[in-house]
Amino acid sequence: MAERYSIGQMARIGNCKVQTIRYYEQIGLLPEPERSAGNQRIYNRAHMNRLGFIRHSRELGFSLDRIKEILALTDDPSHSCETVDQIARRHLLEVESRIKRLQSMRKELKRMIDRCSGNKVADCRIIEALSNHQLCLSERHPPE
Amino acid sequence: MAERYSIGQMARIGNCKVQTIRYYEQIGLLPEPERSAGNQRIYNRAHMNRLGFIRHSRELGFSLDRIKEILALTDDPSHSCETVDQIARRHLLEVESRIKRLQSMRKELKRMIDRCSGNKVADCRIIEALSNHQLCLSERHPPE
DNA sequence: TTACAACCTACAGTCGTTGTAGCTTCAAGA
DNA sequence: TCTTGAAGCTACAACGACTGTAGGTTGTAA
Ligand SMILES: [Zn+2]
Ligand SMILES: [Zn+2]
Ligand SMILES: [Zn+2]
Ligand SMILES: [Zn+2]
Repeated sequence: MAERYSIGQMARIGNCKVQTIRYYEQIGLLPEPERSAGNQRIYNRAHMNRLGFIRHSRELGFSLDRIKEILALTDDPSHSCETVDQIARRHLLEVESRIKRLQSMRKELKRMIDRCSGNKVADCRIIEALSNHQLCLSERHPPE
Repeated sequence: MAERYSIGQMARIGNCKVQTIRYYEQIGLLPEPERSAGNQRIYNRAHMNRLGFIRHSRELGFSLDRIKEILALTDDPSHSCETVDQIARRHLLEVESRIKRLQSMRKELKRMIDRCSGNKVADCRIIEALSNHQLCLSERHPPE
């Protein structure tokens, strides 16, 4: 006898909201499950596993599109995993670039905050620093 | 004679799109400028400076709401800068927490990628790791 | 005058959810 | 069996910070 899960149980185990699961179905990331006589979704273990994969990948920062790609690639287990690995490596590079950007932001923010003496707005070093990038250490702040 | 800037010049200097400036006006972040006889926006130095402040603050990661708050506080130069400093310190904490999250993601991603031997999908360590959080080093991946 | 870049408004789309309104269905206790 | 309340259903709007598009108007320089 197959395991059956309600959408609420799926949400609890997948650590997400019920709406999120319905959204995944809507965009074709989760297949449409069977329905009860009263039109309620009934999931099985395969759905459960797929949701687990999606949620864990999201926690590691992959976009839903990338996840969709990876899931499509896993359809043929005998296929080379080269593309999957490429996606993961590209994602790692993106994560590292975001870290660099945030570290540079942190440096500037710390400097601003340290210089402020907590006096009047007119003398605030934070406001001054926000007004004028010349006062920054970094040459410029790269976009995203 | 006052300096006059077209919206295109503002965008070039502010390093953003023309639409972004119209959007800032729409949400009340930039005041409505004067218009030419043909209804085109005409900015002055004050607008220019305000846009510079906004864009630099955005580059340092502040949300538009926080920027709006800070700009409101600078209206009275004799007022204490305590609130501004608090906003900046809170923002620094957020940046640091995002860095931690990304560093943990980087660690797991590196591990996954290193373990993959580049063979078939069935044996791919990346797919395996994405399927099963048990294989992660971190106990769990905290949300945003 | 003509050509073209730059401007105008209004609105839709992005990403990944989350919230709401107004229903219906399910499960457990009385 | 009836009742209650939690959980489910659809459909749609909102979030943040833009970005893109359509279809028209204005400004400017050759
Ligand atoms: Zn200060
Ligand atoms: Zn700067
Ligand atoms: Zn692999
Ligand atoms: Zn994990």
